[in-house]
Amino acid sequence: MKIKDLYLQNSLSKSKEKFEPISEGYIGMYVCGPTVYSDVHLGNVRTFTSFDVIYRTLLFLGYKVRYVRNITDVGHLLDDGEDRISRGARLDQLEPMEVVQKYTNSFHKMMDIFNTKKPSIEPRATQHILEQIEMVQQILDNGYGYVVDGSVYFDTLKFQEDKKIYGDLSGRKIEDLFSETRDDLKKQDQKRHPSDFAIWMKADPEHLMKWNSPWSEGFPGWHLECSVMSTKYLGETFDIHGGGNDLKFPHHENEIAQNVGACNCKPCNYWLHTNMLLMNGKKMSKSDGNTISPDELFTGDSPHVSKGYSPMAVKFFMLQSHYSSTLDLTDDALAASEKGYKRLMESLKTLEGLNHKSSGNDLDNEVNSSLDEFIAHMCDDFNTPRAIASLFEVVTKINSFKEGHLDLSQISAETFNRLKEDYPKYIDDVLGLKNENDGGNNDALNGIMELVLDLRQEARANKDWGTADKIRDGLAKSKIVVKDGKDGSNWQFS
RNA sequence: GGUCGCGUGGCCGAGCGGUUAGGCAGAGGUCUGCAAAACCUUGUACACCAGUUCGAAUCUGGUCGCGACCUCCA
Repeated sequence: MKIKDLYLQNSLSKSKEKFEPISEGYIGMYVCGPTVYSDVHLGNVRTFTSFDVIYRTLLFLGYKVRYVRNITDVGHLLDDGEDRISRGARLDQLEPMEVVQKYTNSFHKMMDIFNTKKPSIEPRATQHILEQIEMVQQILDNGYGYVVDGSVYFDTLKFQEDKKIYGDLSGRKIEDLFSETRDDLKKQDQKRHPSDFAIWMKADPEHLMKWNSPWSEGFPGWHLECSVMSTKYLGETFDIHGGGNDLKFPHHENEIAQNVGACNCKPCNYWLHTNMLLMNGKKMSKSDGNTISPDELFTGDSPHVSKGYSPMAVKFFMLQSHYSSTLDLTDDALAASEKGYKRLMESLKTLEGLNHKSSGNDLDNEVNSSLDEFIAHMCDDFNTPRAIASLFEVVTKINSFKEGHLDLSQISAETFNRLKEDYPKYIDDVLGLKNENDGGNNDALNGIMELVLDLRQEARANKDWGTADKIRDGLAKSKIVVKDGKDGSNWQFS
């Protein structure tokens, strides 16, 4: 299809801009992935789900997209200076790489559960140590780094003096960045300025993960991997860089400094930041315990929810807010979204059963404009809540056709075919929502249900209400809801 | 403390200068053996106070409240 105009809210310029790819028809997108030292939590899921919908939208629009999302498996330090992965390894008595593998696997599994597409490339920091060493050298060669006792620091003052861009993304002024914390374990005292940051760190003897470098046996700074891997796989300047907005500072700010410091060019044209998932009005965060794991949410095994919510219901809940807004997770909101999600999915099944009759076109405009608006809203900075609102206009139409409140002869064959073809695509391909309440893939169950509903229909025809209700109530106990319509009955899981 | 953002009807959540967001819940109705589902109708909403404007939830200033970042976090 023809690529439509796309507008993005660029965090760097803080304004909505028309998207212009570097190469016509192609997009390079880099998203900061997880640090795999424990199970993913819902906040991660929201971010990666948001970027999944962005990725899907770009693909739908016809772009060839190279989507790179890294796995951070080294260099991400805790307050006390211990590497997150090493800490995980020590606690679980595993090799660091076992920790990495274990949580990478569970991360992938969760991403599958949320029906997200896999990135084109998923590079790991430890697989790019050589490239990181090279970039440290480039930064040194360009005069933006200095070595202290085997560690290499980025010289933010010098960088700012030359380039005058440090702080542009995060809105920070370098002179305000005086860190009052002691932080001696992070070797603050070696820095010339508090805003300087390590790009290579000399490892303590007991450190588990370390590599040889021209400066010391050590490991790369956390921010470096993204600069290096985005450059390697997408080029020195690519189209879109994304991540959670808690990464804006210092991570993304430093990434920009490193890229510019190394190659004198900006890493990307558009920065996209997703907002935080809240619970009880506070940021959901692993480190302060205000959190619910995806599994707890699915099973309902948490004081924060009254019952379990399915992955797709949770995903739908997330998509009902804009990626750049905070989203407050509450039991009531989840319950409301769950119903809306089911109604949307049911419309898909209903549409399948619809057959076009003779042609009129009274309703063509309404149907087509709802479908058009879906895409228009997605192209307006991926406005999923508005796009979904357009979808619900279509839901009402579909249900009305089925119930006979509207007549299918009021739309042309052309519009009807578009509806049949595009509407499911918008839900499946673009939003990545799948129907998990559908017994449709289970032939045996479908056969049984057909028989059961048939028997009930006979009972009803004989006005044998006792039998009819017995069947209905019995099925209800198995979480199957029977719905009587004009043209017979159908069913769905409750 | 510094920087940024937010405050929308019962709940969630879009919109951001004039026109119905949407979902859920509630009320009334249609349909139905009953129920459910579905459809139709239905909501004094935009923290507060000033100001700009023919017109403000939407712009400006102030007040109050909340949150995020500044330190590991998507």
